[in-house]
Order: sequence, then C-alpha cells, then structure tokens
Amino acid sequence: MISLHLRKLRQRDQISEDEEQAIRALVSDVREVRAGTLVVRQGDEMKHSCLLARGWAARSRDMQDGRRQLIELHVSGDFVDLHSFSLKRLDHNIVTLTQSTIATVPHERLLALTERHPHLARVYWLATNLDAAIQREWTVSLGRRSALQRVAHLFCELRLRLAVIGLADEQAFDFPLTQHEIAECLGMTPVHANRMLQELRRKGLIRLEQRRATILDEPGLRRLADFHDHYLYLERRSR
Amino acid sequence: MISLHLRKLRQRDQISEDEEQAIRALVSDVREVRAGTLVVRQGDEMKHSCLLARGWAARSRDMQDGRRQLIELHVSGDFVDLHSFSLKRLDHNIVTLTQSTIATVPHERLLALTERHPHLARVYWLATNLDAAIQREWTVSLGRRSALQRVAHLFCELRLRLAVIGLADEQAFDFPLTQHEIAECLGMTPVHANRMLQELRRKGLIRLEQRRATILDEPGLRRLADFHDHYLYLERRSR
DNA sequence: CGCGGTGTTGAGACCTGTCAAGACGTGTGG
DNA sequence: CCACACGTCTTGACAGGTCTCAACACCGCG
Repeated sequence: MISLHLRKLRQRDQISEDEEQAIRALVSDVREVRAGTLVVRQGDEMKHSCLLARGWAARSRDMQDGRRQLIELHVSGDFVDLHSFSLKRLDHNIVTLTQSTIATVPHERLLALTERHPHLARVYWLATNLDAAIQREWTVSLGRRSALQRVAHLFCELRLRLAVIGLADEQAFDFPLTQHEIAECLGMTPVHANRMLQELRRKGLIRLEQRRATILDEPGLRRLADFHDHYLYLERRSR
Repeated sequence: MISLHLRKLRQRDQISEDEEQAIRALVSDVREVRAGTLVVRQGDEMKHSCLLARGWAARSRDMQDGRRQLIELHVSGDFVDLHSFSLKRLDHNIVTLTQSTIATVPHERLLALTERHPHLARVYWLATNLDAAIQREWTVSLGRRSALQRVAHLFCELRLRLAVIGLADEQAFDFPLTQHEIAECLGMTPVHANRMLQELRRKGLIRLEQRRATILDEPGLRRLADFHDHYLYLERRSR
C-alpha cells in the first residue's frame, strides 16, 4: 500500500525495520477516489494528512477569474499534505488528476510518531523541505525560463521523480496530464502549451502519445531547459 | 540579538521561558556583513544554519546567462537557511541585500535542541513550512498574476511580514531594495518594474522615496493584487 | 449517433522585453 | 571644491513572446 512511499524515503535516508513498522501503522484509512476529486479544500481545518499511495494529484490555487495555478505535482508515494500537520489548514487545494488511492494519517499519530522517533521527525521534516525545493525550482522556472524551457524542465523533473519510485525507465513514463493541466502548472495558456509541446517534438526531444511520455534526447532536453538535478536531493545520507 | 526572531516565533505559537533560553543558546557566533555578501553558496556542505538577526537577505539562483532570480526575501529575525539542517546543502545562494547581522547556529545544536525539545522541533518545522507557503504564493504570482499585480502583491506581503516584527506601521516601512532587485524577485526586467511602480504611484496606491515605502491605499492595493493573507498564517495556535 | 473533452491551427492584439540614451544623486580622488 | 565615475532611475521606440478568440479535427463514451 505505502511501499512506494517507503521507497521514496529510503532514497534519501535509512529507515530501520522498526521505523518502517511505525510508519505503516500511521495509516488509519484508505480510499479510492476518482480523477478531479477535491481531497483537501483550501482553508479547511485539518486533523489528518493524506498520503497519495497511487495516482497523480496536485496542489492548486483558484484565481478569482476562474483560472487555476497548479503549484506542485504529486505522484505515487508522496505525502501530499504532510505540511498540514504543522499548518493545520492549507493555503491551497489538493486535487487528484487521475483516479487515486488516498491513505489517511491522523495528526495525533504523526505527533506520537515524531515524539517517539525523533529520527523520523527529521525524515518527515526533510520530506516537506524537499517539496519546498521543488517549489523553489518552479519559482525559478516561472520567473526566468521561457515557455519552451519550462515545458522541457517539467519533463526532466518528472522522469527523475518517477524513476525514484520505479515508475519511469531511462526513457519513458506514463503521463496522464492533459495539455490544459500542463499549462496550469507552467503559467501559460493551453494553446501555448500545445505549441511548445509541438516545438519539443519537432526538435526530436520528446514524444507524447496515448498518455505516455518518451524522452528521446535527455541531454538535449536538459540543455534546453537548463536542468540540474541538485534540487531533487537524490543522494542518500543520514539526517 | 535574536529578539525579533523570538517575536516572530511567538506570533504563531507559545514559547516558554525555558524554551527561549534553549533558543538563545543556539547561537555560536555573530558577525556583521556588508550588502551583497554571499552568505551561503549553492551546493556547499553546511554544518550550520544562519539566522538573519537584522537586515535584508534573499535566496537567489543565478541563471547561465547571468540573470538572477530572487526566490524569497528575508527580513530581520528570519532563519534564512534553517532548511539546510535537513538538506545539508542548498540548491540556491543566500545573499544579503543590505548590511546585515548574521548569527550562526551549528547543526549539532539544532539536533540536540530538537531531540530535547520536541515542541521546538515542531515550531521550527513550522517555520520552514511558512517559508514554503510564501514560496507557493510567489509561484502563484509568477504563474497567474500580471506584472502590475505582482508588484502590488509584493508590497502587501512585505508590509505584513514587517509589521509582525514591528518594522512596519499601518502605512509605511523602510524598503531598501533597488528596482533591479524588485525585478529579480518578480520575474521581470528592471525597466518593466520601473514602469509598473510608476503605474502604482499614478493610481495613488503607493509612494516610494528615499528607500521608504508608503502604502497609500491598502484596500485598493490588495484588490488589485488579489491579495489574501491566509498564506502568512498570522494567527497563533499551539502545535 | 451525438456529445463533451482534448488537441490543433491561424490571425491579430497586447503585454513585456530589448536596446539605447539621458537625468540624477552620491561618493571618491585630485 | 570640483571633476568624474558609478549606480540608480527614467524614458522612448521597437521587437518579440505569449494571449485571445475562433474554428475545426479527433476520439472515447454514453
């Protein structure tokens, strides 16, 4: 159920058997939800956090004119609103982008876990800091990269993040987002996202068909996007 | 020395006398640095974090073409790279924007603090999550707000953040950034930042002179920027 | 078979960037 | 005290990237 989550944690730190049991015991409840489900609404008082066991989800903000900004993408194994454990209410929505499996983790269990396992407290603290690092990179993209670069950068990021959990190989991965949603991530219009994707295809950098993305020339794509994977902190070390 | 830092923490949670002592004992070293100092370089191995006791600083990323994106602004009392306690190296630089006072906090002391005071561990976890919330809002700005709105939004945010530490009154605050630096925060060119500032002045929303900002019509500015202060989590609650 | 969601294309408008020049203030050295 | 250099702010003309609006093709699904 949450094996992808554990795999992700273990990418960055060691987790003992004992700790693994404690983590598995966090989950109080599991449910299957459809694409487009509003899992957490902005401003709601939270008494639990949501672990995305399987599927795609996003943090999102609705603007007053009806447009939407997707603030961060989440994939299988992500603790999508671990930060609500500190914040108690969120400044954004959490929505699913595909059918998903959501595991619920009561905050009281997280509190007990962090008091009993200070190391896991640091591991989860790190997890929210990794989210923040991705966020920073998106800020850099939106502030200083062209539309074409932003699209390229997103594909570089996603392949790596999916590879960590074994959902991408060297070249390809399942990619269920619509062009509209890509545009909502990258601060552009769907029409322009479409043209930028065509440009990447024309340059022979990616292929995108049947909800599956193939990266044909990763070095080229990285060069175009000015992509460096430092911000994903893929190396393991003890914390 | 770090009284503004404590004031900021107490805005969101209660800190006991005992805890205050523990926090004060974190600092190993204090130094005065000039504007433009590179306090932490991207990628460096960190064994301490830096508390900005006084002054203005920023997280920044240099692009390959020499442009720069300021990723987040920091004001007096901010723990500018608390996240390096988890991450061990940063994906961005920390630079001062004015003359500043920097207090150094060894990670080993933070480790001891969090093991001995689980509540303070949560308080500091929250602090990094507050940074991340600001980051998200900047992502929203860059993705979905016009240049004019972004400038307006920044001034709304800064007045509130400075008010928390008593460095802004209802109307005005010292604001040392150049238009070039404003542009680097907001993902635009200095020329355009200049024009947007003029536009805000022309509309009678702000005044900006002698490194001091005055907000003439805060409701109007907020309306223009679509600003809501939820993301700053200004209410106090125990965590 | 029709419908809604998705992807595609074109033309024109608009926002923002680029380039270049000049004004202004401040600090420094002669 | 003046001359000068430098950073900052300002302005104008033009270029270019992205948005808007509209239409159409395609496809899966009810």
